[in-house]
Amino acid sequence: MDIRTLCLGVLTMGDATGYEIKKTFEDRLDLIFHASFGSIYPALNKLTDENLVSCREMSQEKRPDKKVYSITAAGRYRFLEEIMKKPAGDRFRSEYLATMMFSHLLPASTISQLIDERIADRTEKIASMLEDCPDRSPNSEQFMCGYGVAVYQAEIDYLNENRHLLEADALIGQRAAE
Amino acid sequence: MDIRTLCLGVLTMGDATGYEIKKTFEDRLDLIFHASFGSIYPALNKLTDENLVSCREMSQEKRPDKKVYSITAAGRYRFLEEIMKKPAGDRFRSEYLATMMFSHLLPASTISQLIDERIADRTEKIASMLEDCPDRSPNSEQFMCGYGVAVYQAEIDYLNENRHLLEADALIGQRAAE
DNA sequence: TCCGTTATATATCAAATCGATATATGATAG
DNA sequence: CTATCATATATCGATTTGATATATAACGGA
Repeated sequence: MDIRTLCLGVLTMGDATGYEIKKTFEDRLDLIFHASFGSIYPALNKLTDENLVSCREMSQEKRPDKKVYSITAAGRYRFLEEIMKKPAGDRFRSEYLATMMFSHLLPASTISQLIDERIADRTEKIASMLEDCPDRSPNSEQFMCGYGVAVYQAEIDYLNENRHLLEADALIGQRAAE
Repeated sequence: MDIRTLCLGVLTMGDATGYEIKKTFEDRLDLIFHASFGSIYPALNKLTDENLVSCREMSQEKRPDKKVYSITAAGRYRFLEEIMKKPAGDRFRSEYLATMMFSHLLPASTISQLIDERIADRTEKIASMLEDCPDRSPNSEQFMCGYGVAVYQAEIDYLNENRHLLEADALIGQRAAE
C-alpha cells in the first residue's frame, strides 16, 4: 500500500483537491499514515494518467486555481484490490523517543522539559480529536478517533507515572559530567 | 535526526557490526525508529568516511567475515550535538489502520480476522518485550520497554472494547453489496 | 500603515530511505 | 534430503521526505 492507494481512499469519501487531501492527512490521518505534498501531487498525476481518478480544473476568484479530483469506477476497484491485501507491518519513527532512549547523555532539565512538552502536545491532540470527532461521524472514523485518544492517553499516563526513570538517569549523567 | 545519527547512538552502547545494529533496530528500536539494511550499511560507510566511527574487519570461521564498528570521540560529540536539537514530529505509517479506516468496504469476516491477528501480534510483542527487558537493564531501556508495553496494551484493550464499531460497519457494507 | 504570518493552491527536486534481491555458509528442523 | 533460518555484507530501483518556489488574499499587531 502506497500513498497513491491512500489518495484513492480519501477520494472514496468525496471529491477533493490535492491541497484538501493533504489537509485530510494532516488533520485525520497523520496518526495512521504520514504523507507530504511532494508525494501527494505526483501521486494524483499518476492516478490521472492511469484513469483511476478524473480531474477537473476550476478557476476561482481571490484564490489560486484548483484541480478537483474524483475517483473513477476503475479507481474504486483498484482501491478494493489494494485493501484486500495483507497489510504490511507498521513503520514508526519518533525522534522524540530516540532522544529519550539516550536521556542519560542529556541534562536533567532538558529531559524534564521534553517530557512536559510531550504531555502538553498529546493533551492538545486528544482535545482536538474529541472536538473534531462527534457522534455524527461514521463508525470507522469514531473508531479511529477513539483509537488515537486511547493511545495518546496511555502515553500521557505512562509518562506521568514513569518519568522519574529518565529524570534519575539524567541526574546521574549530570553528576558524572561535573 | 537521520539513520546515521541513530547508528551512532547504538554504537554508544557498544561496538557492533551492521548486522547487529539492524538486529538492535528490529528487536528494541522498531517501536521507536524503523531502519532497513539498505539505509544502515550506507550510513556506516559514510560515518567511517567522516571519522565518526572506526571499523575493523574480522574474519571468522564458519561465518562470513564481519566489520565491527566503534564510535570515535568525534562521533560521540556529533551524536550529542544531534540529540540536543529539538526532535521533529513523529512519523507513522500503518497499513493496518489504513485498512481499518475503510472497513465498511470489506467483508465482516476479513475485519474480524484482521482484528484477531492484531491482538495476537500485540500480545506476542508485549510478551517478548517483558522477557527481553528485565531489571538489569538501564533505566532508559526499562522506560522504553514499559512505554511499548503500555501503548500496545492500550491498543489491545481498545480493540477488545470497540471492535464492534468496525464489525457493524462491515456487516452493513456486506448487506449493501448483496 | 507596514510587516509578518497564516491560509489557499500547485509544483519540483535533491536527498533520504525502503524493500527486495544477490551472495555465501552453516545449523537446525521436518 | 531439503527447506528454512541465522549470520553477514552489499546494491539498486522505486518511493517518500522536506524544503523551496510561486502567487494571492486575509488578518492581526506594532
